[in-house]
Amino acid sequence: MSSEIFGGRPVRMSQEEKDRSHARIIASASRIFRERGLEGASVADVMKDAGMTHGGFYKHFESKDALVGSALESALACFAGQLEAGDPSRAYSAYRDLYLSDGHLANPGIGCPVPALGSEVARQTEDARAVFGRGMGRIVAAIARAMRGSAAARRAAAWREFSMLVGAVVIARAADPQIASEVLAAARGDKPHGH
Amino acid sequence: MSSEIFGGRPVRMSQEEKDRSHARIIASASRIFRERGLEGASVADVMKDAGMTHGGFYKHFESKDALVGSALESALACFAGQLEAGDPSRAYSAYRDLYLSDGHLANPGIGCPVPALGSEVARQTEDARAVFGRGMGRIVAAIARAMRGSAAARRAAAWREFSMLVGAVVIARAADPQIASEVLAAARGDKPHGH
DNA sequence: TGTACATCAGTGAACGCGCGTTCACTGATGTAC
DNA sequence: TGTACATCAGTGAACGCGCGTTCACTGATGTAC
Repeated sequence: MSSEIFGGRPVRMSQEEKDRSHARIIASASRIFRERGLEGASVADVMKDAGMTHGGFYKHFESKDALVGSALESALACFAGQLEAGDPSRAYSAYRDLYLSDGHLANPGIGCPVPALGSEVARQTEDARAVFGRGMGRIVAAIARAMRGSAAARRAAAWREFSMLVGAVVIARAADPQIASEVLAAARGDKPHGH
Repeated sequence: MSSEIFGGRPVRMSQEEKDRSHARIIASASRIFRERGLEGASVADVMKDAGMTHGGFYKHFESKDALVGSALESALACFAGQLEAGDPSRAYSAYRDLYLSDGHLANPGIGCPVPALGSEVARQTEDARAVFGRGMGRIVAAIARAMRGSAAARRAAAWREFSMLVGAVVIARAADPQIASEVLAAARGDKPHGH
């Protein structure tokens, strides 16, 4: 990376470059945590993916826990953003199709962090759960715009929809391929034995 | 434990006692894995909980992975068993009420292994996922008995129901208490602002 | 604009720690006669 | 039924390894004058 310009020697980077490094660390963490789990991905793994060595990590974050918080926030914000743009009904329909697709199943690193990390976040600090809760709240608020009825009824329906999406992907990923395709088809509402 | 009878010295146990030890190890693992996660609970933690030291573990299991498989199978079988007994409709109704209760939320160690460990099982071996898939298949078959329509429609409806239950608990546990109670109430179908 | 110097982003070696796993050992169990 | 002995369940110390974190160091950046 940039240090190679100086022959691999340690060198002070500009503030602008530090900001880019910071963003790269979060982007790498966000993906790698979703792929390998919060405990399955080490600080060194993340830093290597971001093109650096692990030693510099603590110039950017106080601890691994702090990185987890930032990575969760970033991943959830990205997912909520997709839903908030454009026509509510269309946005939710597209979101749902993508959510229940084979592609989402096979690529947790760029998928929704809730099925990928939910079980582990339950055991994280209160701070991490608050961040996760806020992110899920944004997603549900966006889904609610596509539901019908009173504000409260729309929100409740959105929680039920989102719960089903999350559960279906958790189940599909934790099972063999046959069950995976069965639960996704059921969640999609495909006609049984479609022919 | 039993070794204290002999002053804490290592001693050969009878076959019957070994079988009891084996069952105790699985029972401890089944609970502790659900509480702390598959990576968050060590072999030593499990053996200590079962009243032994970690060294004897490999007389019972080939590896930690093998223990994970047995513990997942045991926990799922216990949950499926509850659903298979008695009147299908009544059994599912009771299961659902318990599943979406505050008690289930607060006690993952004796709760359903799918929300507790689903995200992590997705990253386990194919064998572990096959075991998990079979267990979930049993649960869904039992739920399907309480649904209406053709066999295929009942099974699809059961997958959707189970997905919503799993997702609601994953979301509730990974968030702050306020969102937790909101998603559980929505999944239960409580009337909004009930008064 | 030019100079002198404090700052600090990133490197790479090192730290203590807990992990999964192995092993020599103990002595009651279970078996062969 | 009694005796001699191989088996093996469980102990506790030890193994190599990867983890999160710390630290001395480097030299361009950014600032004070």
